[in-house]
Amino acid sequence: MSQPRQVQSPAIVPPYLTALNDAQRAAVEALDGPVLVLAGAGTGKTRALTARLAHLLVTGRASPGQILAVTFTNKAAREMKERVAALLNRPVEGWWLGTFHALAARMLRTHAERVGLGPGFTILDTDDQLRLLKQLMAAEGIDDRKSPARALLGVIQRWKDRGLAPDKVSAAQAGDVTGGRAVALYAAYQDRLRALNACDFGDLILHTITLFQTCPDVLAGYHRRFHYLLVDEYQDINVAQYLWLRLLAQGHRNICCVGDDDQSIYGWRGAEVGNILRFETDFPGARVIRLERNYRSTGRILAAASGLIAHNRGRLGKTLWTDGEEGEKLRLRGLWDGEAEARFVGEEIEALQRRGHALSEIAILVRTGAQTREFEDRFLTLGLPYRVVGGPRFYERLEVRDALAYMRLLDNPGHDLAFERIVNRPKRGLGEATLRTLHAAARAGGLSLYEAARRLAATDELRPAARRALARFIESFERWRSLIGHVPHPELAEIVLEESGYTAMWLADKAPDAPGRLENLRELVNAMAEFETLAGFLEHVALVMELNEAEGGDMVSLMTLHAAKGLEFETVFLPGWEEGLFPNQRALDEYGTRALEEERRLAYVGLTRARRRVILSFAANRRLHGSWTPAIPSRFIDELPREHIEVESDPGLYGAVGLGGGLGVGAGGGFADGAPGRVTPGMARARRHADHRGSGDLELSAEVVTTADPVSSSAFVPGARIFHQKFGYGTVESVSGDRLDIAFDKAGRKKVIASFVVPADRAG
DNA sequence: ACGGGATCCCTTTTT
DNA sequence: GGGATCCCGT
Repeated sequence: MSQPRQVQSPAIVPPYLTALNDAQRAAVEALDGPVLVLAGAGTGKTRALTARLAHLLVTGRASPGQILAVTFTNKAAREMKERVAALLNRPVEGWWLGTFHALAARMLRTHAERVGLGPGFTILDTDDQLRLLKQLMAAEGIDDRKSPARALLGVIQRWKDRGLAPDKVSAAQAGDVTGGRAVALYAAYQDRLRALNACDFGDLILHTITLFQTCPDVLAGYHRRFHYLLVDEYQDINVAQYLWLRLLAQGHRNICCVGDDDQSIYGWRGAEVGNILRFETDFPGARVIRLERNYRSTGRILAAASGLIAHNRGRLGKTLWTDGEEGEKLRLRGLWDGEAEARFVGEEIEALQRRGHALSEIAILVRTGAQTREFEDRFLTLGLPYRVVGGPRFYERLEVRDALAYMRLLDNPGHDLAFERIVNRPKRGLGEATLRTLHAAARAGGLSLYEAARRLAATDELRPAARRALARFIESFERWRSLIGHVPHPELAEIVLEESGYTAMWLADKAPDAPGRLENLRELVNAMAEFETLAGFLEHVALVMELNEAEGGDMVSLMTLHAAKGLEFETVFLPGWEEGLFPNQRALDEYGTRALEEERRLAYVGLTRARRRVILSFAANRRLHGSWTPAIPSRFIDELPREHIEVESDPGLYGAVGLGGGLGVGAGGGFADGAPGRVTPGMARARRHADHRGSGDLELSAEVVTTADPVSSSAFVPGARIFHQKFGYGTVESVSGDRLDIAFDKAGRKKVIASFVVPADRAG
């Protein structure tokens, strides 16, 4: 290092550097110019990142106020804050550390009027956005069934992710959402947002970009301010965020981005892996540092994960290694259906528990949120403590949103969306008809709904009953508003919930979840106490959609693969490795090969969460949307290097599942359509593997191998009558490898693996 | 205005 | 299987 301002004498290595390996240390000390740190899973990324921040401060290279550090989640921001404070033995004040959205909102609040917003603009949540879009669509006479507002919101968000204003989008890009009217609706939506002095999350970034582009003085101010930029999870950045960053980085060009292209799993919500792949082109002279030494997992787990991810193209490439132990083989288990799978996982966990393993070191990672249910059912009957991570968040609960709407309307009478939400909740006899009148009056007079209501309550335009109810409603709000500043806002919230009848509504509700909802309302009021003002609390809620939930006890964790990123566990269960479910068919339909690679990265993320133990499983039958579907083992199973996998068959009737459906003759091996680049272990190897198994399994396995061979699959020919455990009798329509297309007498037409059916005359 | 039965559609999710 | 929404009868 050649910096004259360096404080440390070269002989004394500061403590935060001593625990680092060479690559980590390089990532910490490469302070100038653009730096890309490619940090593989479990390579000590956060450690390097926090040390880098500490280094900037300790060496005096930057004061806290000159550092801008961006994360994706509030949790990551919080952790970074805490860990740097721990390294320095003191909290750091005055730096800009937060999520993209929080930082952008902060900038936008100070310069709102420069982009045509009022300073007190509101930030809409998803509910508000949907309600707004539904209104706009209804005005256009669009049937919500055929084109749901959700779909339109998705399309609009993707446009915003790419930094596209309505005038930059062509109608063709919308596909057939809302029958080609998506662009017009996008424009109308933006107009409405402006009229409401509101922003959605995408706007926070977009408006800030506009601010930078149209007000060079503002941008120059930030350039002067920020000497060092740091970005975490760079692989998850979308185009808008990239533009935002690049504008800010133009100042000092000291930008350090940390990420892992192999863990990019948010393409479906606009993240562009391309950003990380292009880094060296975008920032000429960039230094690339690879963190490849893994401190987390056993050799076998790493080898399995590396073997799998090697099937992806378009990677920057890293070779993870460890000098830790090789560890146990990963286990693979095939089961009859989802229920059996849940039972299996439950038993395995109980066995681990008996051997003294902590439940908090065990996780079950699933592809879709709905999959957690089967495990929850099982764990409830077993009395096994579990927690679902990332379920419905606190601020997304119905009763919390209602209560927040009361607070928002109190804080801001112009918040029409909040008004609509609660005007008739609890029921006040103010239904659709009244609301229509209010809307008409508001539009005619250029008023907010609240103001229109206030005036209408004083006229004879409404039915007496509605008029009286409305007058009471307004009167209450006026009274509550007069209390602002005189009564502490948590207390005010209690008064509002009480006097509005909202609490009484849930008290009277006999539904089993009503007490829990009341509990949530109390929690909400408690949370308010931590903020100085009502407005401050509401801003926090808009940007930080979470409430620190109590950690609580020794429990198994249940979550989606997405939610698991960044976490690690001693033991990881990966159930549901079936074609259609994982890789997810809808993802493949929508995004093709790109999605397949992303699904594979998701599998990679799952595997690399484990320190010592991975147990994969798949079911032959899966209940999807209420009806049974036969399933074929995931192609990802075939892509795992078999020398690290222990294939277990399920004892009993379905013994062949693990072998026949798994390695060797799964989605890849058994089919004639082997995709290029895919590893398809040959039949001979599958048979050799089968020979190691018990005699009962051997017989079944041999039969599977036979049926999987297209040449000798004569056991089932079109027209043959067969029997299937789940679907009953049927007739074979066509045969393709070990996959049969069968018309079942009762269950309809389905594709089934040959090993799951027997000739009808052998049934029973 | 409101509640109950029928019908439709289902990823992943942070901010 | 389940939630959200719609339609219709009261």
